[in-house]
Amino acid sequence: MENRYPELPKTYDPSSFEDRIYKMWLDSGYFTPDPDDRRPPFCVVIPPPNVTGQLHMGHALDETLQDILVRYKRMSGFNTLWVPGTDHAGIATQIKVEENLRKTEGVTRYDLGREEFLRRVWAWKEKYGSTIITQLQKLGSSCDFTREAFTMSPNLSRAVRKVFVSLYDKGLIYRGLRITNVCPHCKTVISDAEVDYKEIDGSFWYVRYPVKGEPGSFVTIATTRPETMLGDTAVAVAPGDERFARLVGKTLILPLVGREIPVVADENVDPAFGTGCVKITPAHDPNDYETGLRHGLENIIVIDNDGKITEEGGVYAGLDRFEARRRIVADLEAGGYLVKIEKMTHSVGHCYRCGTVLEPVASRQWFVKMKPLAEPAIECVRRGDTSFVPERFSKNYFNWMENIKDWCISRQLWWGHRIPAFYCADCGKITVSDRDVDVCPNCGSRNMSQDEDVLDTWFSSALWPFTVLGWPDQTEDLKKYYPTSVLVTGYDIITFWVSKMIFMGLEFMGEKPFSYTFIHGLVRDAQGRKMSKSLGNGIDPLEIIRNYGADALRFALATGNSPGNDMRFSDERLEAARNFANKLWNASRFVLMNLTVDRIGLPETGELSAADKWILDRYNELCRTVNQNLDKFEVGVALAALYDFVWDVFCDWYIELSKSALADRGSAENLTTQKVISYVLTGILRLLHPFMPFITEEIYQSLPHGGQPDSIMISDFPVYDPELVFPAESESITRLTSTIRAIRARRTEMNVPPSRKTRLYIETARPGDFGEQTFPYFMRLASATAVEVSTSFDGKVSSDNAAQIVTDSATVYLPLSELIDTEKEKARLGAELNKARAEIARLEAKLSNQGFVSKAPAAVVEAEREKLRRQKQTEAGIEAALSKL
RNA sequence: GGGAGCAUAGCUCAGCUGGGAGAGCACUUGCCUUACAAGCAAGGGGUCACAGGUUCGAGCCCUGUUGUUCCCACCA
Repeated sequence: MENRYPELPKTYDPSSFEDRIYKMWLDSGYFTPDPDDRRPPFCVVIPPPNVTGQLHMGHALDETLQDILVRYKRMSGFNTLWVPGTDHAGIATQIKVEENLRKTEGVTRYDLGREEFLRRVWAWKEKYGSTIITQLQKLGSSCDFTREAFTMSPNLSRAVRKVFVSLYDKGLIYRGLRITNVCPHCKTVISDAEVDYKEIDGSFWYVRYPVKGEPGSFVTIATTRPETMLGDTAVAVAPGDERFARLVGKTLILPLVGREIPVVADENVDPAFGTGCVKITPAHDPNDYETGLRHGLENIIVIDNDGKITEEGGVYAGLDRFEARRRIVADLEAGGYLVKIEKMTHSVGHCYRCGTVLEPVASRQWFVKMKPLAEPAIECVRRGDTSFVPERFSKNYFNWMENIKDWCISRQLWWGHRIPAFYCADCGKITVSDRDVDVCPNCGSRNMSQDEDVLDTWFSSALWPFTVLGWPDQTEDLKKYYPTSVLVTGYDIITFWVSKMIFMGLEFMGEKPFSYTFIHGLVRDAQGRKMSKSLGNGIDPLEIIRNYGADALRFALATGNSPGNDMRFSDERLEAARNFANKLWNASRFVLMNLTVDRIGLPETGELSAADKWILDRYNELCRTVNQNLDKFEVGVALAALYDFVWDVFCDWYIELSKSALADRGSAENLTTQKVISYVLTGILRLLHPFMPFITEEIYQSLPHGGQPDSIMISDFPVYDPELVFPAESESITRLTSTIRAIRARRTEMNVPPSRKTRLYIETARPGDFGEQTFPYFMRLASATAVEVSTSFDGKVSSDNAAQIVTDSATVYLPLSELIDTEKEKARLGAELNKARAEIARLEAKLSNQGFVSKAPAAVVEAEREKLRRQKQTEAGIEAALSKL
């Protein structure tokens, strides 16, 4: 019979089929589930990338892990939904558009005005918002794009307003005057979570403040930010500090400014730190703000949101804060106020987006009161209702949530959800409403204006798991898919996002947003550095896909990487991944070249050879391992098991063992082998499909799959089958392969080239393991011309012209008379004997240890006994071989 | 100051609930054995950071030490 299947192209070329396969999937509609489908739900919502962002390695890892889980569950019979979408990314997007406007039109957002500027941002979003989505598709992500969400879509905006109003009505959102961190570059306040503290070099300036009415008398303060002295309204000392007790209550003259400020005693001062005297700037330091409240001090704001000195700063008004610092230090020195300058390092808050040094400023902002929301969220994780994988990240979460401070949610931006608070210019009443308010409900005035600020981007993404499913409407999706199954994200985002989704989900859905949070690490460069734009060491996933294929990229990201740990990404990893894909490709080519059957299915058990049973047994074990590990989110372990099986078991052994039967066209063995090899290959493809979707689909399409789904992505994921357990044949083949290995090793040791073939004489107590059907294996894999098997070759094979190879199941004679050096042979066998005896001694010692025999599990003891039996057989074999020399 | 991770072959890292250490790359040697040289075969290379402890048995559990990375808090 002729082979009826077209050969695959000789070389694995992912670029030739990946786009075609992806289009086929999209057209099929298999990414889009039906909520009415009664099978159990499995739902994942994507951590939304920035709408105008570019796919980077972090995304690639995140999406790969999600897609592996999603494809696995889809094949395992779940009603599976993966919701994609994007985040409006307030600051990032606004800055990007502003920069573009400055470059192309030379205008600022203020020149355009709020309405026009927002029109431009929307236009920008329309233009670039789809690139990240197409990039996701290049990776093979099996998201349901018909459900694509956006944090500023009408529905999500409606949800945001509803949530804001609800929290406000419950007293969980309030407006208040607080010190918050302002980013002078982004020109907005940011939340404490967005402050990135970095150790930087700085100075301590020691400055004298003269005591009023006491010429020559002064206190010395130390400061790291001398420009803030413009806003000083007191100097504080520790309450019981005798050095300064007489000064408390006196008045100082603030240098350069001339303002009279009091000396106060405050418990917040550490008398041992600095000079023991602290300048108090309530408007620009959180501690000073508290001190100011205790002593009724005035807040004088001297630095604005641009980082410039305000009118309050007198002659310094309008200067940049750092320029003002230089001028003030110079003026202090000129005026004789500067005592000394000390170099030091201290940690300073930076903007996590742009890296600018932040400025603490007192201002009126909106906050979420966190304590009442955090408590149920902590409890939810504590009782295991939702859990982190790996578990240790819950400590991170608890640490954050238990010490949480109120969340500043207002931002001085235009791009985002505008705060639904309306101010009456006549009576001053604030009205918070999910609908626009034109008439003051308090006084009837029509003189209303909406708060200028927008909400923190994380406010809307905190609602993501239920809003993307349709909330506030009670949609079918929401009923079917909430709570979602697992959230996949990096550890760097637990505090920003995961914690917020948990308390918002509990508050508004009355239930956790997801059962598991699967945490992964960062993708670093080959030197272990973070990938960043400024370092220029970022690797572009799209370029990798072009050069190596999406499957190789996914493999490289998923393998050798354990949950929560960072990974280094390198070309070596990619090449290994690509080589594996190539191996799979060629193994599949081999199977196809030999295939005449028109459907995949196992033959009757009675027709199976020992090798068939062995591979099926091993394959069955593999199915168990892969399922178990995927269920534990051990993606890397599951993939490593697949790699080993495909390469070392299937390709290196089963394909080689099958060659003789496959060469014998028309025989019964041929047909059986075809069925088994194609069955196992198809199983491998399915098991691999979640990891490497493209290549597995492409090969699946070339294999016969009559009666099976037309796409591998909806075929059944293989599971452990209790019928496919063949321990006796497995052990038999293991003895066979180790004998073949021993023969090869011996030949290499004796420098016998593969072209030099010999007869083999196998002396064994287990002739069943070396039956006639195994002879072709030895001829093909151990350079044999012919094989004879006997329980004893006494007198027939002369030991001075044959090398003797002793294993625990056989002694093999290799007639190579001219290569035999009796002395060398004795030495080698002697060394092997010593090794065997040492092992026997070790095992006997262990087995005679009463503690071990009585306390270790029976199976472990029995395994050790079996090892001892095998070693003793080997010892006897070597002794017999030596006696013949 | 509080918390966490990591330390295993030359390099990068696996090692599941404790039962005599593995992979990829690199290295050595030999092979064009018609699926694959992006390959095949055979090898070399490790007091699993250090010191104690628990256990019949420790890379794995406990305590401490050293080095390293990160998170949080504070720093006038």
